[in-house]
Amino acid sequence: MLTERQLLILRAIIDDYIQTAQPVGSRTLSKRDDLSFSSATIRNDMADLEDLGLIEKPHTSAGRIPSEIGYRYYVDHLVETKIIDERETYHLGERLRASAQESEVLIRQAADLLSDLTNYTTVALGPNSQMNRLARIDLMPLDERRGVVLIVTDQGHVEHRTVVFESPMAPDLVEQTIRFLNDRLKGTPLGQLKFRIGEEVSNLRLAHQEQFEFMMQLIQSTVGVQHPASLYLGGKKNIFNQPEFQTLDTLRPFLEWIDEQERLTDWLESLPNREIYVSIGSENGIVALQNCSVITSDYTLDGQTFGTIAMIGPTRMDYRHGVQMMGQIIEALRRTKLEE
Amino acid sequence: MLTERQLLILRAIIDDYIQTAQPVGSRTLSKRDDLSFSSATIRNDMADLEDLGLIEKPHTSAGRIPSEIGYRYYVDHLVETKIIDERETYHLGERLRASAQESEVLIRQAADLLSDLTNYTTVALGPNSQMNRLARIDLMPLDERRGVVLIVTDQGHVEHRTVVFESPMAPDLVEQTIRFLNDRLKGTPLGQLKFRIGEEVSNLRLAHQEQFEFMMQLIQSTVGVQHPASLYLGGKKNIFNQPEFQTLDTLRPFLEWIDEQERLTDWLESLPNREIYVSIGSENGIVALQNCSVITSDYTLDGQTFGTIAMIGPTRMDYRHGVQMMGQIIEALRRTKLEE
DNA sequence: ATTAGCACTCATATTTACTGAGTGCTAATC
DNA sequence: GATTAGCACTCAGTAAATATGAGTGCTAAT
Repeated sequence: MLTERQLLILRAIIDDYIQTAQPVGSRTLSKRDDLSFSSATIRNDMADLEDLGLIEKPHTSAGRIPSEIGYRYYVDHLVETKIIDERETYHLGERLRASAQESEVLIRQAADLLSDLTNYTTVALGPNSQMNRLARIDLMPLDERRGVVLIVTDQGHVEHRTVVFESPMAPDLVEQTIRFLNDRLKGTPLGQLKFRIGEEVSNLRLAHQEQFEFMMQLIQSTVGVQHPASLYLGGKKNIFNQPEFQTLDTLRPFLEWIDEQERLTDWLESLPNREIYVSIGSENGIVALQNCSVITSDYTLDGQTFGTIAMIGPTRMDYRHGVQMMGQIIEALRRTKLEE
Repeated sequence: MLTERQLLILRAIIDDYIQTAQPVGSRTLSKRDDLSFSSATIRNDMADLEDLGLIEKPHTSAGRIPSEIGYRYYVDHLVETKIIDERETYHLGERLRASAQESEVLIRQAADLLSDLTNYTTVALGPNSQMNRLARIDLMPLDERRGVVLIVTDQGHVEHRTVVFESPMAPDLVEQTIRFLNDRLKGTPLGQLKFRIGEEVSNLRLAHQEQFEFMMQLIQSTVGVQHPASLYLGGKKNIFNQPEFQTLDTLRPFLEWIDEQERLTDWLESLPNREIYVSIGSENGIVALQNCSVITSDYTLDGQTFGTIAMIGPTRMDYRHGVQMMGQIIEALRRTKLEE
């Protein structure tokens, strides 16, 4: 169990290190106003903290830096979560609202905003359209053999794909098909669309059966394409200002990792479903993020569950401020109404 | 005027430097099979080439490196452009065709392919939709006050935007409006759409005039949004393997520049309209590309003018190979038919 | 015109010594 | 018993001192 003073010292070391990125020595600490002990006393406590694995030294004659365990302790015990500053939240809400009623634009803005506030990199995952329900499907002919399949969901999300038919489309057949699809499939979650179309088709015989089936098959293959959820990156540049990323060895893996959209999406989707979750250094299990910490949170927009937002900084990140800003942003998003 | 031998030496220096990224000395050159002169002779010629500004030395006791003027000379006189290897082009065409009939996917693939072939970074600008002509416009209601404006062009390109009305939409008014818009505007280039709608509206009075005008205004503001042409980046990672980008000072400006989508688009659009164009170092007038050269080309797809593709490498890039691959790719694209 | 020879230059690597911020331990002090 | 002063020790980082060697330009011989 930590004594009051040890706690004070641990906190001071981490706060100091977060600011300076330099190992913190006992003499530096003893000069602080809130630590009126001699450097020797502090050294003794530091030795204890090191025995507990909370801090460590890069080499014999250096000061101490927090270990991952130390950060963990700091985050769990010394950072107060979820203090919503009403005025601030309102202010952020205003900045978001100013932008758009289009949810995708809004998410992008939120990601940018969060990275501006913290100077870390942010990643936001938009809603997974697989959960959206079909509002309408349509096939717009471009010329006699090409057309665009349009799928609009209840959330205003649009997917489209160009299709090419073997032979010229018969206008009445197209109309018939589309009406049929709309009648039967309205309200179907996009994820089930492909399956449902197959189901419906087998239930039915029509006049131009052969052409009809071909068309259905085409549409079916089209809607089956898994469109990845939209992904937004904010403040990628910020990484360049972090002292721990001033060498290629550290910078390169990070940049390569963050540019890999697909992997990034998978990662965000695999995160535990919580309000605000902090994952420190090796905890997040990604080699490229060994020296990073991540603050993630699911967010809701206009009341509905929506997606995930993550903030990525060095392990030496300002957890207090980061957690607070993340809280404000998701609160601001929750309160944002999509319609004016 | 350069002597035969000087030409040989210049070529050798550049070829060598392109490979090794190290200054080339006279002794190294004299050991080459194609240069059977003593190092002293070569030194004399090198001095002449330096007087002409074609090569330079980083410092007194180093070998020579090509100057920008040297590269320019090399590109203009020593690189044979446009040698299409039929088999190779066919092969590339196959690799592209395998991917899709969707033009946007195809362009992305072409960018990736080109960067794979050369190990440089590529940027491809898709067609500017402003030139596309309206095939159909539609408004799909989501609920009584929200709807999605859909714009489909003759090229199968789709734009959409969610709009929110002040009051519930009257179905017949919507239908009337949309029919009106389609009748009058089919075939209008997207870029002129906003203006044309305003024009049409002022020509017309309708029953529910007030609501109608409001709706039109909304649609007008929607179609007026300048959607940037689609931009694809290939092989961004490749830069990490270039020896001249192993320090943050050189790497950072490049990465920051290449991540700025909007600026990148403007730049590509501003490039001179040619088949294959090489721009060396400071020639391209962009600070972040001081140490880079760019091979650009407009490309056509399925016969139609389409967009621009660019390949970015260090000034010390393999111009011969780069130009050749660029030629192959745009040729392969030209021959690609969009429909199966 | 070409080449051998040589003095000279200068980036780079290696060695060496020095500095100073930090530690751990011990003995004195509160 | 807890705190602190004192001191020997460690070690990264810097700076100066010293090779090393790849390259040059010039001159005189071929």
